[in-house]
Amino acid sequence: MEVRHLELLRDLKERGTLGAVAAATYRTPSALSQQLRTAERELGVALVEPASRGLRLTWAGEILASGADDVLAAIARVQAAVDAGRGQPAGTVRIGTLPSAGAALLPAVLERLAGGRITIELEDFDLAEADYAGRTLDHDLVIAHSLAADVPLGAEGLVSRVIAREPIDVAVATGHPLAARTALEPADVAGERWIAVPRGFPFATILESVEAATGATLDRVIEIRDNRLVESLVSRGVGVALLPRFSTPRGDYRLVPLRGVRAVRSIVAIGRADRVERQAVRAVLDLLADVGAGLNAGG
Amino acid sequence: MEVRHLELLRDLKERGTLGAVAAATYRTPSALSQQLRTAERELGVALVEPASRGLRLTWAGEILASGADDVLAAIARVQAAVDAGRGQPAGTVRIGTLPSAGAALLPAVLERLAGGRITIELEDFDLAEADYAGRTLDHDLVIAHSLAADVPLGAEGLVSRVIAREPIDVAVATGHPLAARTALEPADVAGERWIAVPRGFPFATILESVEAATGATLDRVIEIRDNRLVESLVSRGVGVALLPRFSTPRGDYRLVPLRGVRAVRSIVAIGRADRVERQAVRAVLDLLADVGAGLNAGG
DNA sequence: ACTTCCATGAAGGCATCCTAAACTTGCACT
DNA sequence: AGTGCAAGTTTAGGATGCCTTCATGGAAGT
Repeated sequence: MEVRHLELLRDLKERGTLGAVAAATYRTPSALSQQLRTAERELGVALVEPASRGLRLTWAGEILASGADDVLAAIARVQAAVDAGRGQPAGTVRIGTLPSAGAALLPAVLERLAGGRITIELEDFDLAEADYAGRTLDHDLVIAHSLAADVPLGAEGLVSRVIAREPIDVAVATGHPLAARTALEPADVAGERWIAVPRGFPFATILESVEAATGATLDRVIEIRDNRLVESLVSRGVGVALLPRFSTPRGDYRLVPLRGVRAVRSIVAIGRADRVERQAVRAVLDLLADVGAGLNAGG
Repeated sequence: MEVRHLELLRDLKERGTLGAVAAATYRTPSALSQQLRTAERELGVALVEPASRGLRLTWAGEILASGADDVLAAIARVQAAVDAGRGQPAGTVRIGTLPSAGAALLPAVLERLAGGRITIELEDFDLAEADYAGRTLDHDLVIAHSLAADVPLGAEGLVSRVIAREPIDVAVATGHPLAARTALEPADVAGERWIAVPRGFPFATILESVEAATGATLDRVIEIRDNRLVESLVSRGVGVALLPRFSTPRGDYRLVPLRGVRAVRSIVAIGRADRVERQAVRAVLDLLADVGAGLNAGG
């Protein structure tokens, strides 16, 4: 029963194919195939079985895969204890983030990290809510968001921490009649022309709530994802749109709070238990939470 | 941070010297010395330091040593889950036991194990109470006893389970005036000639309790350890002695209960957490507890 | 039928873990 | 002080085992 094998099974379960695991761990599929054989020989049980083009875990494989988390977390705790005894946390923390939240949070984080021995490796990606969880395989921390709850879809088994709750406002061009309002109800905006996001993407559920609350079908003049593009279209008066309050820069538009429907997203940092045990990762997570609390308090 | 290194540090802490660990794991001290270096290089911390003739763990070494238990237990749980999924527990269970309790318990255990796929490897040793804990390094289960409590001295960090509580009776030769009594008080036996055990060995504390209760100093005509020898001396009328009720065979003497002082020992099975996770070990432990309960109930 | 994707198998390179033997250090005993 | 012993370390060399390369065989999709 070797940790290497537990890790392999876990990765295989998560990534699906030997090739994917091989790429992620900088080895060849052949190596992993041989490791699987070795593990099966040592345990005397089949761990995988062929399934269509790839592999499927057997019941024993599932047991190892799920047990791996406990074992790796225990090892990580020991490592963390050693790091703690040695003084300041150090090392590289790999962060993956959705762009808008990253823009709002990371400058302050990097600033406060300056001078320390922690370095940050950053990647950003714009995904559907449920896809952020998978990125924790490649990053120590992933800054995701959740529209309906405080844990993003698919992140149930992971460590998660709410960094901030960010209101989603209605962006209207400066000259627009609604721009002077201090708050809007669904009925106020049901007749507007909307710059929307595709179904399944962030904020789409809020638009659907507006439709549910008013009974109307919104006039979606265009569906795009990139917030920068949305901002410029709103500025030109093409329509109104939903934009997150903290991570939208000033421009020729105003952000007006939307009341009467749940119009808020949770910015959540998620990560694998074993990764989060690392002192450096934990320190960054604490910092994120602190900066996030500042957003909620200060605006 | 490799499990092999954690295990090495744990063993080193327990056994004290590299040589002892090497002997126990069928390797040479040289191999272990090299492993220690490798671990120190990988962690960037000193794990051991020379101390008089041997080694002492540094703070970092202590952290690894104590963290090892968690990690190994987590691994053992995974193994146990696989075993459980595979059906009947199997394998070899190594038991160490104090002779008297072994004689009382193990025949029934072996009988009920017959036909199964568990084999027992048995060793017996007669030790002071505090020395049994150390034997869990070499055996999966150790049957020890505790005179004052339900956990033997030194077994605090181990898994322990009380198998039986065995009264310690006064053995008197058949023709002796006290042989007809159904119970004895300290005052009844304070004036007898005693076949005693050396100080620090089993039952010595009971004799001291008798002295404390009566104020007398017992007449210790001889001090020996082996119960078989004690039995034969009692039979010849050399004196009276303390003997455990369940594990003393019939002979030319009677066992008379002693009242007024705590005259009972707990038969306790102890073992390391990671070892006890094994299905087969757990099965044997359950069996021991069951047989032990039968002793207490039936006599 | 062809291509693509995925897993597997054999052969060989290379790291690493271990043993053996000689050396060093510290303690105890005379 | 000298000897002996116990424990750890060092070096060299051998065996094991992990991984890569290259080649093979199925299973889907086009």
